[in-house]
Amino acid sequence: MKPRFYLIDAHAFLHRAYHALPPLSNSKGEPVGALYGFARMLLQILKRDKPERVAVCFDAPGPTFRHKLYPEYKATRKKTDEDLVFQLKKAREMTEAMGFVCVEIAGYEADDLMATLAQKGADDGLESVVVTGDKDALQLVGSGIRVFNPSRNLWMDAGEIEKKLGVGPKAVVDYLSLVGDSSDNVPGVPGIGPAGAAKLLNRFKDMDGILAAARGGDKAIGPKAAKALISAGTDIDRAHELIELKRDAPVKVKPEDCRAPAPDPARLTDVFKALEFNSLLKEILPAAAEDAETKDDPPAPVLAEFADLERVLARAAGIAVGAVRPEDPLLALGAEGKGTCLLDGGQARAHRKALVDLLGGRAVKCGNDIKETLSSLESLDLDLAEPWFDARLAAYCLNLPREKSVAGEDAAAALVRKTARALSERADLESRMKDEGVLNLYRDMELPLVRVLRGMERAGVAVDEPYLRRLSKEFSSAIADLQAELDSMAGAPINVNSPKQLAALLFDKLQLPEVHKTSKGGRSTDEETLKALAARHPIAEKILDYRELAKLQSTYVEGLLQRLDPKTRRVHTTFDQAGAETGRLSSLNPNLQNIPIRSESGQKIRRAFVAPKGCLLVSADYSQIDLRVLAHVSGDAVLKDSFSRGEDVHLRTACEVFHVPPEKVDADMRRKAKAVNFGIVYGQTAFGLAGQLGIPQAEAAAIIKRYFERYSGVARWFEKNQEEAKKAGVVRTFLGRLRRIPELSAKNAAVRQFGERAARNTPIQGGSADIIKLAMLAVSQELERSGSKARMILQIHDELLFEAPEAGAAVFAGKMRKIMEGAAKLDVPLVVDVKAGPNWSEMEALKA
DNA sequence: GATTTCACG
DNA sequence: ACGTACGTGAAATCA
Repeated sequence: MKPRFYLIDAHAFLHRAYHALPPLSNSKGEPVGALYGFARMLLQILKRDKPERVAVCFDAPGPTFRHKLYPEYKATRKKTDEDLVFQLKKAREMTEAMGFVCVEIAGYEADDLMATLAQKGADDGLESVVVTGDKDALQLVGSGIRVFNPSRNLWMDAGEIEKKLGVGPKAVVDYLSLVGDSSDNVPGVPGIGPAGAAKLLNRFKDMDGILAAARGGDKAIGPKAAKALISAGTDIDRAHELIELKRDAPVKVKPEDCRAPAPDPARLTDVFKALEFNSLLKEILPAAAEDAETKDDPPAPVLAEFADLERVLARAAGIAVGAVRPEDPLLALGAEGKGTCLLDGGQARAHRKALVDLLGGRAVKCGNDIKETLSSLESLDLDLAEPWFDARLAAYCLNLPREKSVAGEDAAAALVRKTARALSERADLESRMKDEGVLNLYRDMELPLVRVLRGMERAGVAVDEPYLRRLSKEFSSAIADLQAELDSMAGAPINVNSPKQLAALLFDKLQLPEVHKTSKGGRSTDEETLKALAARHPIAEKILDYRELAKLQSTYVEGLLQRLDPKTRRVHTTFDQAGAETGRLSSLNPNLQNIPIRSESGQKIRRAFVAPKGCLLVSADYSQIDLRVLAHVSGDAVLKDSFSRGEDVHLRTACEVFHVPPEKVDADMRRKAKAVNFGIVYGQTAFGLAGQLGIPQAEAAAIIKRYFERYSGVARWFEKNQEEAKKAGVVRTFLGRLRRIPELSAKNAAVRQFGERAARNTPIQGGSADIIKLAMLAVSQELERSGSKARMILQIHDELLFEAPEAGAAVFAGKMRKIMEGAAKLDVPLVVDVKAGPNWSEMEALKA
């Protein structure tokens, strides 16, 4: 194997890190997030790929030969943020301190330096690897030079380039010259896009061939394109020169000098300590970081004996408390500066009296996941009295990324570390919440909800076990029958659960057409594909039948039986209150927020969720909550009018977009209008709506256009929201919940557009999540106040499920409806529908 | 551990 | 020209 020579574009990655990460700063207030991300990326490449040689290339400040050639070069770039400029200036010093060979030459861009070194490396018999996400670099791919795109984890070989651009590496410069590069402000030939450029290059090989053909009036080039090509003349030459990377920059460094980095310990320590990258320093130089201390990186927790800590804890205003593993509990207790002690179940029982006092006392109990702590303490028959501070929940309200668990760390060590940290982080997190305006959200909504959610988890849901076991047999035998039919249709045993085997069967053996690719480029066999193939081969339908039952059987029937609590004979989910980006809850182990409902077999699963003897299940769900939130935040007159009149919103939308009176709206029009109403909330495009409805894109575009004409308040809100979101990098719900969307300033258009859709959707989805959380708090208070025997047992985003004594169920449902409808004051009414029944499938509506 | 598929709002 | 509807969690397969 040839030694590998990695070439890294420093500024490109600093830019990427800057936009991808939240704006981290150290205790001096200096922005350091991009430097941190870049340093991490360098270390990751070293660790994962272990290249034999590495050079890091920098853009020199000031104009390059490209600016001389074309004064408009990169003229459309926005001015770089001050915070990033600060970090770009420090990057070289940091990179050198890490021991990397750095290259920078006035008048040249890093791209040219990489091209030059890559060529030299290849000439010297090395395998050059250009690490970049830039399209320009693809021109370098050839013998001895490869391009690796780390953000997509993709090796850009000739095949990948062909797939992406439609031409091979040799034609990349010509291709880009034709298409242009809007980010560098290099114009292409007007009227020629990616597809056109690829077609021309494949037909005529290179630019000379294309131009000759254009001048010669070749029939393969349309008259318009020919004219554009001829009149572009010198512009094409200039674009070519701008795009072609120099392989002869005056680089003095030789590839053989670029040994893999060897940091100078003293220098690295100085630089990293100044930046306050203590955890990184520790990774590179474990010895050097010994005495380093920062707020983000506290020293390893000190373990103490409970007996030695007891008196300190009893007097402290704030103590650290954490507990995990309810089935075999571990408890951590700590005080600021005095260390943390760890007790197992036996020790906790031995100190029970002291613990009851401590945990029931007035000190602020600081932890990292109070709900989990409550759950584990319950198994010791202990409670944790308010007031609390929950660092995980605080970070969630601030929408800060939290570190993932440390690999290889055991449960006790993790518990001690996280619990101790929660206490030390409290002041900082509280002051940040105040600064960011989310303290009320945290204190008045999320924190009180912790106990409510824990109550629901503990209550669980009753499941009809004998029924589920019968269902399991029924599904098993149906699946076996389907498997036999599939084997015979396929002519050989086939594992339908294997997408690989299935693709081989459908597309190779049966020669059916591929419908679309999977996200990673494979041949998809998903439901959409199979539905499309159903017209051509009967096996597609059978596979769909098999898939439906197999999914229900493995995920639900078997999944639920497996998680039935042997003591309570109920299933107890765990709600994740600090996971979903929009402010929703999620449900896990098992997930009870995705129990089937849509298909007939799905209803059979739902039927297994039952009310215990003497009770009924009561379900209360918000009607059209997302669209009501949209009406509220946008202030759109038509949408508000529609809800105020209590209309059928999909029908109203059909009237508006198809411009007909209600009596003329047929089922198909309403179906389309309904899809539009859903799509609007998600930022759907004409392409997406067309795909959803199976109509031409032009028709979808016309419908969307009409929608925004009729609901002009919605259109205006989308625009205003988007503009403000871009400026701030953040969106909020009307109750102040915050989501950072760094993608909004991404350079990559696809990433940026994803950010734009998230920015549109989050205030709506998150606003609905806020409303139902308020409702849950109000409901819980009312249940306590009235001493009701009913219990709230599940939340499914817009629905609350209760278990209520059969006798008063209808009255109870009416009360819940009222509380939920009054949970928030919107500019439109909130409407709640209630139902009741013996199980979650057979529910009957209760009238108001 | 990543990928694919599919259940829900 | 980008790529093309938001937000979740779980199971099976395969590397």
